[in-house]
Amino acid sequence: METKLTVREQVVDHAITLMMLRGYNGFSYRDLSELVGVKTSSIHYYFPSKDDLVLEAVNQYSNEVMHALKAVDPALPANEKLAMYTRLFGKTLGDGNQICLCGMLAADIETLPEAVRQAVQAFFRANESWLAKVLEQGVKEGTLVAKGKPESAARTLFAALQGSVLASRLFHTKARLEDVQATWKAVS
Amino acid sequence: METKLTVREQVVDHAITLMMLRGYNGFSYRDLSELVGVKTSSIHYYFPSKDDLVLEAVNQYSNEVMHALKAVDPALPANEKLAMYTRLFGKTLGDGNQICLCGMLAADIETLPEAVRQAVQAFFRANESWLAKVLEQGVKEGTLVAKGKPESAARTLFAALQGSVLASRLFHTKARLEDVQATWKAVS
DNA sequence: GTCTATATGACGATAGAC
DNA sequence: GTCTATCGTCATATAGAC
Repeated sequence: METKLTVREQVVDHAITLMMLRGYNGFSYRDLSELVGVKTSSIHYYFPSKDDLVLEAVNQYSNEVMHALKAVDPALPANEKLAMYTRLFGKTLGDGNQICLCGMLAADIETLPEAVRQAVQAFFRANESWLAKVLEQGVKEGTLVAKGKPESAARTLFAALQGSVLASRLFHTKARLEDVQATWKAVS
Repeated sequence: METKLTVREQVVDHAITLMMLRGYNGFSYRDLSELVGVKTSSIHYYFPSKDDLVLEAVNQYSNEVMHALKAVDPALPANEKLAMYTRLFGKTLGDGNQICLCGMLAADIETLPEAVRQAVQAFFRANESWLAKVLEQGVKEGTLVAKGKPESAARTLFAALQGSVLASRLFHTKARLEDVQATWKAVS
């Protein structure tokens, strides 16, 4: 029961994919035009400027990730939650050489408008907050280890995951993501 | 006793600065032309293609960082070595909003030639190897904590530092770099 | 080595017909 | 909504005079 995607939806989807691969300054309306099968002027009808497009892209991406996080069973032990999160994080690495959209936009942030910075910051905070709760649970259970405040440890963990997808793609291996996961896992 | 820089040296220096700020696809020969005060055709005389320029930029940047690492006193305790490294890592954050050149190029890697990937990989490996030795020393001394193999922990630490400069710039604060440092520091 | 001049194409964006 | 046509600008890059 696949629903046909509108042109607008296709544009946003491909924009997300392309930016996760090449960054904001590495794709063009022409790229989207060829992928979707409409002229660039039609894309400008939906998104007058590239800034409008990237803002909608990051909002949709954020919603998708938040939805995936809410779908994680709260009854799971924390180490399994972290394993799921790590898999989610590296999901697009193997097939498309893509990294997290908001990690990529954080690299391009100095060439982007303030509204995008706000949206990317919100994504970071939401993920760090989710990870902080997982770490807190894990410490109580004894399935994870985290020094200091969970919020501080979660920021470090999130940064390590962002850095690791970058390195994973650079070296063509997913092993580096698992290194990170192991660092916060309690020794059994 | 300041030596006058040649045009070639100025071009490479400014290319490094600009890429650390906006990435490979976010600066142009025109930008360099205005900064150095020569025409773009003169820059093409030294670097026929942009790929030639970025390759020399990453090599020079790597040499500078390697030189700074060799200048670290081997007699220092490991936690102080890590503190120095963290400072070195975030040095360009405050004034210029710049992140590590090789972290930035890792984000842009899918738009860059293979030779650049090799050079960036070499930079990653060299830094991870240096950090692995520091962690090893720190564990022996009891000044740092690291689970598992030092090489694996060093990869995680390096990724966390790369991710943290990204986040530090995004949020306009250096606190996130210190979060990372604290994570590997032994509780006193 | 540095310049003027130019080739060639990509880019984001808009006007207006249908 | 989608198109054709186009504008103005910027990009990388080269040829050839000085």
